[in-house]
Amino acid sequence: MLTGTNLTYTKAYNFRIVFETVRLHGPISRADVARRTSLTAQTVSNIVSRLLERQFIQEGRKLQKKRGAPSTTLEVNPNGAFSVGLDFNRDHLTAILVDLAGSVKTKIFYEVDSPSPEEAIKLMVSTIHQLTSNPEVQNAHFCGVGIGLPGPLDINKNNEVSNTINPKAFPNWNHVPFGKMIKEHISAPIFIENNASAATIGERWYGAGKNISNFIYAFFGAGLGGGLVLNGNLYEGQNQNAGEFGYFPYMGEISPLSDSDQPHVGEHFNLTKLYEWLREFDIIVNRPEDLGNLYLEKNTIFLEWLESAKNYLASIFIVAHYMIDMEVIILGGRLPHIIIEDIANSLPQLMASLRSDLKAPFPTFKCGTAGIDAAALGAATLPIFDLFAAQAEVLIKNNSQD
Amino acid sequence: MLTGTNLTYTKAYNFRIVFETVRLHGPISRADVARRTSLTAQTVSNIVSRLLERQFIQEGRKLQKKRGAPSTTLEVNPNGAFSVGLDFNRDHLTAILVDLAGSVKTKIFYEVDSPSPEEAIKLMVSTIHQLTSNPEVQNAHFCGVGIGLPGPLDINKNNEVSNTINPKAFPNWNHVPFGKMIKEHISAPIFIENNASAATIGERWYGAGKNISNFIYAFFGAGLGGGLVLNGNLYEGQNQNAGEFGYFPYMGEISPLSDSDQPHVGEHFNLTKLYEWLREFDIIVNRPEDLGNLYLEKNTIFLEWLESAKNYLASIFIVAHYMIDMEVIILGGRLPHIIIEDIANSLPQLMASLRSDLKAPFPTFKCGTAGIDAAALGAATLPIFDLFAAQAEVLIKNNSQD
DNA sequence: GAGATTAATCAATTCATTTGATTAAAGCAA
DNA sequence: TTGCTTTAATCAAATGAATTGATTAATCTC
Repeated sequence: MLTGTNLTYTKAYNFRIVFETVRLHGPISRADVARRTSLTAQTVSNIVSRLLERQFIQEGRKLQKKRGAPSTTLEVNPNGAFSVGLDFNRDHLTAILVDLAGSVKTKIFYEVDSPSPEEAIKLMVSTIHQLTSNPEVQNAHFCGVGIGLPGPLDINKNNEVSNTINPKAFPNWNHVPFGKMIKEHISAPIFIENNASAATIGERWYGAGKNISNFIYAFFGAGLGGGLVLNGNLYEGQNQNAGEFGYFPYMGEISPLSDSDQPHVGEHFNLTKLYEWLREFDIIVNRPEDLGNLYLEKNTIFLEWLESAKNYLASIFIVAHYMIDMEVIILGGRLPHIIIEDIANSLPQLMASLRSDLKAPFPTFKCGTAGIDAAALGAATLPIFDLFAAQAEVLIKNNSQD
Repeated sequence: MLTGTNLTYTKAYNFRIVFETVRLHGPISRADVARRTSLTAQTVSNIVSRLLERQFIQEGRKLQKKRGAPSTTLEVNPNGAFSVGLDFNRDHLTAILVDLAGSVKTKIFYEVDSPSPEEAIKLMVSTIHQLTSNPEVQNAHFCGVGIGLPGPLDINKNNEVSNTINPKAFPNWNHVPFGKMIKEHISAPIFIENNASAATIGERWYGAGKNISNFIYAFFGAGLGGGLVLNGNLYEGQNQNAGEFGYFPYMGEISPLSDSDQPHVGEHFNLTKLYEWLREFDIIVNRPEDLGNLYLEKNTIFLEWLESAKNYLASIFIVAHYMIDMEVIILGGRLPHIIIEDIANSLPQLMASLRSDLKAPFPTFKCGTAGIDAAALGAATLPIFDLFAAQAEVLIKNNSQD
């Protein structure tokens, strides 16, 4: 824990700082990078040549300001590195290949039905090979594979996966050495995360949270999950349980969708339960897209659900505000964009009506940019984040390895 | 924000790491410090001589292990540095002098009655001079003065203080350039903080949170405040509003003490309101100590309040658990120790009864070690923390100054 | 066209940590 | 008692990152 640092760590950190400055502010000149980072021009020049050599960045056209020599601009080289992200759930596997700029190059979608760990891994491995067989990928740096798993599956520090909540949806998922099983087939680095946490990192790195160091992300997946970014880093808590808004108790009326002994707001956002509830009113829906149609048709039953959902979210975010005091709330996940947009637009007023005598201004709302593939894109970001993010930990010696 | 680092920062950071290792694990030998920090023996040796020279640590007696040369132990030199902490409120000013080991050397207590900023500053300045006139202090390093202010007063980034909540208790406290006014009289570094945040840092550095990197601190002051320690550092949020559990809405019945338009749980912990409420039952109390007596007498009215208080806290901490997933909850502040102890003992069961199907284990409870002077001791810790804490920020260039 | 301004790199210096060697103190074993 | 081993701590030199200072080049201004 209390470990020192040295020159080598300094070098690694500055390398990341320069890359991230180019990424966020490019096209940008070496001189401007130096000004932004408070590093000297010489240091930046050296790091930039290393970045160019490894093809993570590239030179753009010359740029002229007012006087003096024109500067050569620098920008991320999208083809300099690639990464694969998998979003796995009981009903689907989404797999994508992204480049260093965060663009989705290839996407593969499979419908599945509560597969066993062995079946899931078989499908994942073949999909990964399929995505990376491209010669363009073979010639560039491959960062690794990120895998996002749904909330009911719990991931421990050894990448063992257990089914803690929903035995019906995930039979035979108990104490599965998932990380080890994948690594037997894939040599690249593997990162396994809760899908909400993965999506959070995705938004932090490529999405709506690109420039924001304190935000919370609400993820509409199978239920309601979330993630916290504090001081620029994902904060997962002692047991990877931070940001699990779905387990909050009701702060008002209990949802008609609730059926558990210990009611919690996440139930209201459980898509399976929502489909069942709508069926009671003879509304047949099976996919998130269908909800978008109900919304456009102004279906009163669905709008009733939406209204309650907003109220629950307002309570959650008021509590989160007094707990975390974040700058921004980002909404994303598998709900159709129009619905997320409606929620984002309605919540500021709703929250203000509940709390007007504020000590501090409420956070602003943003919609996630990754859309329905937020989890897959987030998963793909995990290896990239590990390699390039300028986290303070990079600066500090790692006791466990030394 | 995105700034680089260099050798100088490395040096400063390792200096702090070595000091903190000695502080937390002393008496400890140079060789053990080297092992713990993953620094080389030579580096530790150099830093230790600098620490000895500045008298922040001292050598203890020789210690022999199994074989080899005996090692000289190192420990913090309590008289190596001093700090002053002030806990100011509408009804009192507590001022203490602490040494580098966190021991209270002198304590001064004044009763006051909603003083104006000018009156408050006059009293503070004379008290600071009184505490530091000691020759022992004059010859040692003086870290500075920390000032803890109560929740209703808001402190902005320029150390300007405003009364945002309670105009009756703090008349004329609006847009007061408090930091500037103090600095006109005191040349040492001044740190101004919310009293709950100050107490949190105190527990983190000297108290129950000494070895804990993720905890929340609930502070029973005039109302209910709190602070978050995440990854070893105080997390204050975008507008210094993080950890304000008192503003949470009720997650159940509203407190009989509530009288505001927008009910929030903090009302139940407002001591002034509690005294008034007890008066309705012909129970006359004026000071926190009196509540301790009611508790010992098993006064049913008071116990009723306490029972509700525990229920509110249970809800708050369940939410906090799913939000932050902290290791420990520390309880402290102006309530008598027996009452805080009772709360700490009751809450685990109470929380378990509300939520049994957990994804992750609930945090454990600890009582703060600072007792009734938690805020003052915490305030005194602020200058010490600034000088010695091994925060990652030390490693990174400060754009604003360069 | 001379001077000013800015970008970028080359060359040499700085400085905190590391590596390697040395000294000293104590226990262990014969 | 003596020599060997282990450990602590420091001295001396090397390493390697950023920094400082000098140089070259490109463009604008007047």
